[in-house]
Amino acid sequence: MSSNYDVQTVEAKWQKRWRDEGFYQVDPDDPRKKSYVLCMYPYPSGPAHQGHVRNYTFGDLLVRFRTMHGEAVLSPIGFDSFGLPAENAAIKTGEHPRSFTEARIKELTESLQRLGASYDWRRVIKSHDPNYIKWNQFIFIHFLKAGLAYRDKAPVNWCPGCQTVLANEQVLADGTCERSGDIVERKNLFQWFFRITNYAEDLLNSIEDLDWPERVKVMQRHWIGRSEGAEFELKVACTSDISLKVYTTRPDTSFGMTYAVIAPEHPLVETLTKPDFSKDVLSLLERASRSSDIERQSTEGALEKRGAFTGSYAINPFNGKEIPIYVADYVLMSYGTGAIMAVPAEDERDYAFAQIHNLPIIRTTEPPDADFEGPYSGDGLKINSDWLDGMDTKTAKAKSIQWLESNGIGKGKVNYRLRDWLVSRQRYWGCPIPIIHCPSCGEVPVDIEDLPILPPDDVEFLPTGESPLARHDGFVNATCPKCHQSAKRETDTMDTFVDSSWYFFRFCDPFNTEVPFDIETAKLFMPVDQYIGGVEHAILHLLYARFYTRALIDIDLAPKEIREPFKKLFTQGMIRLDGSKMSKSKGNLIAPSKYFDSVGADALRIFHLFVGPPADDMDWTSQTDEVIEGMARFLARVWRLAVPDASDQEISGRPSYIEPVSRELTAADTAIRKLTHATIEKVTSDFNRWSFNTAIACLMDFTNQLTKYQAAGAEKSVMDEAVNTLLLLLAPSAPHLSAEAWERKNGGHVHAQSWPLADPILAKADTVTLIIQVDSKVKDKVEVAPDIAETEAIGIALESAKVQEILGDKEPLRIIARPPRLINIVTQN
RNA sequence: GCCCGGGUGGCGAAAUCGGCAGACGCGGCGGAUUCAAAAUCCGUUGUCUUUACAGACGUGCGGGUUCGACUCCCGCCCCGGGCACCA
Repeated sequence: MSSNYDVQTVEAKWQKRWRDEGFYQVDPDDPRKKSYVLCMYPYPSGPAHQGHVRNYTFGDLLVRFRTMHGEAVLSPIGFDSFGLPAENAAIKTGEHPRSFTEARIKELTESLQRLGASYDWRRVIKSHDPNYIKWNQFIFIHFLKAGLAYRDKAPVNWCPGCQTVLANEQVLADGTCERSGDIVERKNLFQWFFRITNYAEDLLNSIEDLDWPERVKVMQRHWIGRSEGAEFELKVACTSDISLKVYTTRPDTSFGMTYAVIAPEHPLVETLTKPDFSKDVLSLLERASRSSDIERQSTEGALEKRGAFTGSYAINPFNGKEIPIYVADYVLMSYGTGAIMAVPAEDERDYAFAQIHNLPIIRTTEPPDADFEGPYSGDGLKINSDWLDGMDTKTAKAKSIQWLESNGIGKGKVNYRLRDWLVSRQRYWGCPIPIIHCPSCGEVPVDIEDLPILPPDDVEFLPTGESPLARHDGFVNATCPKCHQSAKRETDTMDTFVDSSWYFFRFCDPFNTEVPFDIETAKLFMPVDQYIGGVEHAILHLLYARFYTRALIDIDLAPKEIREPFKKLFTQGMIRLDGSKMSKSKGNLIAPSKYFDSVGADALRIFHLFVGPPADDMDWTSQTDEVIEGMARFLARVWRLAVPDASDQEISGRPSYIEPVSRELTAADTAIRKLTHATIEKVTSDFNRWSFNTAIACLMDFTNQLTKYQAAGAEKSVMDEAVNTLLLLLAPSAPHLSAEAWERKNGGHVHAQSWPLADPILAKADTVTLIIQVDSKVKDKVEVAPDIAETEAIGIALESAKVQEILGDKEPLRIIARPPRLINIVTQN
């Protein structure tokens, strides 16, 4: 860059000043209008990578932009500092997860500061901080008391070699343990859950009002997966009191039911299996329990449709016919009732199963054409369905539900794909679940006064996969808070998504020692006006945060006005390295620190803003360094305009610097004034619609025009206005250079200035290019007044020499007039 | 398989309401400066035909609507992402 712009010194100077002066600190009593801009807090994996830089550049731009609009912008940062990598590192190297994590936080903090990101650094939250753990556990206990947390049996991945539960990512694709190589089993163990399904309907319905990217909304809707249907009883033949509850979305097809299927984990499997068939059933059960989720749900498995006949029959209540009951792993215990009526003619999966097991197929819906083959799941008129015959699907559905209800067999039922949230993790480096298991009192929450329950430091990290907490006698042995007998402490820790489900509330009131956060203070800042993060959190984090907000309201810990935590969401694109997904080692090659050291933070920020739309993925290629160099060149041009310095201008080849003069405004001067105001308008609206790349392009163009203007001899006041405007408009994007240039030029702090306001009269163009077409092909262009009358525009077009030449004495067939933009003279059809 | 995105110069991209396709930047080419180079600055740069003037073609492919389509409609192809036995 320019000889008298020392990037390193200038950037360090302003970073220190912003921090020391608390420039971006906001307090509850701040008189300015409050707003809240938040980037998803990062997992501290070391120094920032380019993904972080991209994310935090967008966030910082908005914080500074809105601050210049006179708002008190709450802009906090924190660290999602619990999680598996620190624990794995501990197993490998022996370093304690705490010191490991704190070292990574230090590195990441330094990167963020070198980026020039502006935060209220007093408010930093770390998930592993005892203060945060305390309120995490406090909320857990309140959830438990409100019935929102419970303990239940759930199938988990169990490694018989390691004698422990494995996380899904520790199970390899072939269903073996990544550590011991043993075949992972599915075991039912007690786990802690949050009752997110209580809120399924509300979480679903509220999606429509969110100002979020459509695709994220679609993903959440799909994840919640509401379906309407019926639940009813199938009596088991030759028994008096046993019946099977099934769920279907297609009760209208009930007359086509030719068999029933129960999940391998269904409680009635044993009862229904007749001795002659137990061999087949048992081998199926064993296979199902051995196979991992991945295998069981793979596409190849779907073709096989593994299943076994139980020897029992059920009675179809609609026609009284007996149908065989099978056990098959294509039916999941965790959805609906874990049992289905199978209608092979109208369901693909049932059809495939029926084909393999030679079961009858009866159509109950007329397919669109007579020779239709295979299962037809669309709508149509009912056939082979007795009293439903002739009805359309919708009517038949309603009628069959009515029939079930009036005969006391079943009822209409809404089901969700969404399951309760399993929060237990058999891990050390997480927030301990504050529960004591007492032999006489059962599960007892720790007394609030005893919080936080912290994981002990003196533990051993062994590569067994078992949580060190479970092996630590001092931690495990406790006394029951109720009866004071000796008891065992819960050794599961919480899913780290719990930590991130309410941190945005804590940011509002991070020093509170009485409650997780004060409701009134939270009300001042919440909801988050703009939330920014990666799409990878489109479902889980964002859904859990929405659930937590509702749950906290219901237990009177959050303001009831804030139903949705994130008003607006922006999901940025991913960064790819030469087309492939970014890996850690590859990512290091393009480490931000390398660019901070060479071109500086401003150039790297401008690059991320300029390279393309923020929502799009971007490829980091071999050309990228050259583009970044180009950004540094642009900033150098701005610097030379704003801080003209004789010694710097003497570089040969460059046009010599001409001191601006005061004079009556010429046409060229007025044109620059107009350009200045048009630029304010364009950049402001581009920032507001997240079109940062075009805003930067516009500023580059403005800079180029000003450079030419100055070289041609500028007018002083016009040049002054233009350059000051340029620095103000650039201040959110390249904060260091703008601040330094502003200080040298005008004194004071550019980020404390008001955002420039465009004079609408100046910003408006006084001529518009009228496009003159003949048969939709451009033949001529004329500058005209923006308010030109239609007849006048047509007149100009017809008089055009070009048009005359083409038309000759032909009469135009018709003339399309769209003044002041376009006249199209049509001569042929 | 289903549901979303996306496909525009050599490259990243722009075109906000159906009206100049390619703003801005990278790279390339030419020039200035220099003993020379680097750096910097200026000019130029969609493709083809043409000495030129100019003309033709051009937004994944095929159709359609329209005076006019990157933009709207129908049918394909390719790439990326999400979900994936949810009854």
